[in-house]
Amino acid sequence: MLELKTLPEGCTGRSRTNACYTCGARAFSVCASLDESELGRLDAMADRLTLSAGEVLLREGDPAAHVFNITGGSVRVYKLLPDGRRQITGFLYAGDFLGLATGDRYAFSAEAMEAGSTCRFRKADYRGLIQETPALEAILLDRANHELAAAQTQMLLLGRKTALERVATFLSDQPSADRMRPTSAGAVHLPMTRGEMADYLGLTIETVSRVMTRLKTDGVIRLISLTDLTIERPQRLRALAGGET
Amino acid sequence: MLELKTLPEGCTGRSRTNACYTCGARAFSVCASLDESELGRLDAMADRLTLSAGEVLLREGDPAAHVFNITGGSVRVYKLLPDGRRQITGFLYAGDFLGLATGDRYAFSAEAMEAGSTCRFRKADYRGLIQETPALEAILLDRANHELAAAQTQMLLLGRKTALERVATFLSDQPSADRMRPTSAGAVHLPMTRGEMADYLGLTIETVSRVMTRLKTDGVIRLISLTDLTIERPQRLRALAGGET
DNA sequence: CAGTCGCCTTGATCTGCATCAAGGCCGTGA
DNA sequence: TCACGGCCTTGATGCAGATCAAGGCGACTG
Repeated sequence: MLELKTLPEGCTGRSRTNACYTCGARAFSVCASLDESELGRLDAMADRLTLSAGEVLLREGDPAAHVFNITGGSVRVYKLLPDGRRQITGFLYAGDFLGLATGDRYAFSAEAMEAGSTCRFRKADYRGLIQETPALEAILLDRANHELAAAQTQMLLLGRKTALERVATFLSDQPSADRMRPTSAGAVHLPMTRGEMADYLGLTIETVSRVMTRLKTDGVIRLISLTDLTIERPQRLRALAGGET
Repeated sequence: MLELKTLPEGCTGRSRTNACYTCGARAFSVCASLDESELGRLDAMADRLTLSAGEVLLREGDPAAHVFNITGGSVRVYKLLPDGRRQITGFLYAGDFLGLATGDRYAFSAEAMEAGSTCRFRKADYRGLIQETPALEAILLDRANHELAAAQTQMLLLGRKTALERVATFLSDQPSADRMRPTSAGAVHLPMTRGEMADYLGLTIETVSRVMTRLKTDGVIRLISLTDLTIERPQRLRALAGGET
């Protein structure tokens, strides 16, 4: 049954590669909760897109026709004011889900920050799958609730924290790259620019830069490059972040 | 079949009044999506609590044992920093649902702002009902997604709007009391104090007060009392709110 | 009905961060 | 290799909103 090589090539209709089965993001994504047949159905309705840096996935105000599963790279989600002020509401990575939190029209925009990939689904198709797949619905509810908790934490940051606390919180929250790598303890990668950090933290580029410099001067972090650093004093950083009660 | 008065009184076990059927909040709440038997089951597992002003429903960090349906009055939901800084993440009213957005422990606190009432459910019971009631799960997912969209809008406000824009946005977003009441056009009721407005908008009491005064001076609003006002120039207020793109 | 308390308003001053401005670093392409 | 452009850092200055301070206004209470 593994003689896939012998399957007829060039069949008519949409060519499908069962990409879900080899998808690197599957384990972290909502797809992990699907059984064989559900995954097959999902596979059949997915449009696999590659993303280049800066590419738009969806724009606030557009008809909400699709939902997305990020399978690679990173994505910024944001809202704009008419004069151009921008609030980034989140950064998404492989495994993250995007687009269901809306009515007829998207309530936010989303763009790739770097080269990556995504699975796109027609919203109607996806809704159909959800309705017939309680496991999927349950996991989406769970994710939505987690996102909600994260949003509340971010509101606390935006409404009540100082610039230093905001940046320290942000750095503390970054997933450290030191998974089973004692040699690179505290290593953190920042795929976003200072401007994106600023728009996520409700600050300006200059303030973010100044705070980073201060953290560096104080020996709390060490900058390897603009996008990579190590956290030298994690406990001090946590303290500066002004944890919650 | 309407001879309810003849049913035997004083039956043993937990006395149930089928309160769900007469619940004023039912139409606006998740309960509206339940059929007869599901509603009966919900009714059987509800603890009906009355709330006095300031009473605590749940506290951040406590084991997340219950979920709540607000059936009357109003509730503030907030997070605290160790030094007492407070960010109110939302105000809840009759029909609103509370408590599922958490893991083992509540990620926020909730207190009644005025006298009211709530239906409390053991979380385990509620999860059971959800699992067997796709319609309930669907509506909870829908609500979570709407809350998420609202949270993103609030992040934009907290991260990027000026004090004037914040207050104008807040006033514009209040449900006006003028439902089919041409005489009271633009009437708005604010059940919260200035301090609660401030903690919701990421400002201080003084700034909220000054902005309100300015809006009054400019003829945009008219203050009836501390808790009631009319919006004299709704369009101007919307403009000051700095709508989204 | 005087006293007190909680909440709100208003004024004066302060300050954290934004804004304005200048220059450095680095990758890209001619 | 040099010029350009994007991004970042650093310094000088300005200002929106916080903080500090002083009453005012109702709503309870004795």
